[in-house]
Amino acid sequence: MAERSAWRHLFTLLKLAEMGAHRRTAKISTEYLARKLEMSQQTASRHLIELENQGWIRRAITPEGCLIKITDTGVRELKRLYSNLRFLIEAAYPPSVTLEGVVFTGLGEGAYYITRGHYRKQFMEKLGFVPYPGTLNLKLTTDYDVKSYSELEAYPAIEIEGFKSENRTFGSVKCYPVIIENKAKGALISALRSHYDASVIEVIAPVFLRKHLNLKDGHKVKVEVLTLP
Amino acid sequence: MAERSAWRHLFTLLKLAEMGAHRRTAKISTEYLARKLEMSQQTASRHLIELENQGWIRRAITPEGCLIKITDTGVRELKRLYSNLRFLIEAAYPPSVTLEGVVFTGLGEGAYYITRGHYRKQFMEKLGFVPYPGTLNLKLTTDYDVKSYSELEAYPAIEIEGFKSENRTFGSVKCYPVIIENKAKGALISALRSHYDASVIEVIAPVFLRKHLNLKDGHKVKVEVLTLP
DNA sequence: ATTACTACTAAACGAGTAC
DNA sequence: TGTACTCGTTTAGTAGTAA
Repeated sequence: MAERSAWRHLFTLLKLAEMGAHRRTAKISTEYLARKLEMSQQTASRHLIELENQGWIRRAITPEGCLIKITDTGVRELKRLYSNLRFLIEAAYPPSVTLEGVVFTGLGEGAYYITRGHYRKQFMEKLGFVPYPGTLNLKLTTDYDVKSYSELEAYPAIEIEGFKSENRTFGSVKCYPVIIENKAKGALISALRSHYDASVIEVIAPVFLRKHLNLKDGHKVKVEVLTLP
Repeated sequence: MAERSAWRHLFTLLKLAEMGAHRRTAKISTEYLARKLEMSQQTASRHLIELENQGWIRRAITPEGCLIKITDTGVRELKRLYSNLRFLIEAAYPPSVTLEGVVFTGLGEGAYYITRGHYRKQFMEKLGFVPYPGTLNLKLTTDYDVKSYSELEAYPAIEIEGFKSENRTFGSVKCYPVIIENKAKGALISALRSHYDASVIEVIAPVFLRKHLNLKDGHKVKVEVLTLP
């Protein structure tokens, strides 16, 4: 989609396809096309010229109209639009949800939990990294973010199984892969403890995020949560 | 799709949907939208206003950006586009093929064939009408039309079964529903005899087409052949 | 009948800027 | 930071018409 007018042309292309020009050479006069697109004959003519220059159609002009065939490139454009739409309409979940929160210092409990052996092993297996021994705490700033976060609950997550030690029980944990500040990969861990505050999220990563991204308390951080296919 | 700019807005709507605004309220600033659409912040702002007036989105403006939700009407627009595209891309056959030919007077054999009882009965059952006892002969005018006609062979058709009388065998016939001159319904009958000329088609209808459409030898006639789903 | 050029009009866009 | 106004510029669209 190089030029701005490309979008307009895509619709003209769509109409041509509706006339069958994507599978066989179709005889379509500029006047006929113009009526179908509710535009003038001159504009239709110009669009065809531009579509041809763009390489989306091939054309032969006869005294009875144009013989038009959409090229493979043109068909590819239509298919791209189609798969975009299919993804949107058929998909049960959005591809990602972006949350924004403010960095704060917690009680350091997160570090204790995520360094337990059974958790660590599963992080490696299921997330592909061993987390830095500490979590980045973020306080969600707006109701919008809190609401987005709560909607995440309904989406499929990576399950980290719980286990029992001599003294106590460690519950199961839900993880979502995330991208922090468009730079670092990591994961959001949910329900580590029983939701003591629905407006707080904890993020783990293979690196020390505070240092890696130069974060200090009070900084705003964007976290893009990737939902699973 | 009332106004001309509706196409452009549909594209903007698609981008909003890609940001998840079709399933939940999404926080999207005009500046962010502008970057994604490769347009200016001002234009993005204007588009959102127009989209709202069009009833395709609902919007709440906050100091941190707009909270945008695509309305049911907006989603319907996207779905309409989607099903148009799906039909084009997934469908094995085009919805219709238009043929153009010149009226001529044949030998009157067609009338004999289509009035045979076994044929007549099946026409009624499978086409929904008893044909006027005569066929309209059309000589296809261009190579393009002949080629289009030959491609029809590959498409699914209504099969009229053959039969045997005391004297001879009547072969099976393929029919395609057609619309003649955008006015009258009928059917194209193919292979009634063994293709003595691939540039001639025969059309039947419940009415006497020559009279009904005031056709005379030499007149050009457009026939829209409907392919089956 | 066609297509498509030129000259003009209407609409969309974006810079600057107010809020 | 945000949104969105005005206004000059650019682009898309049309009428008339030649080929």
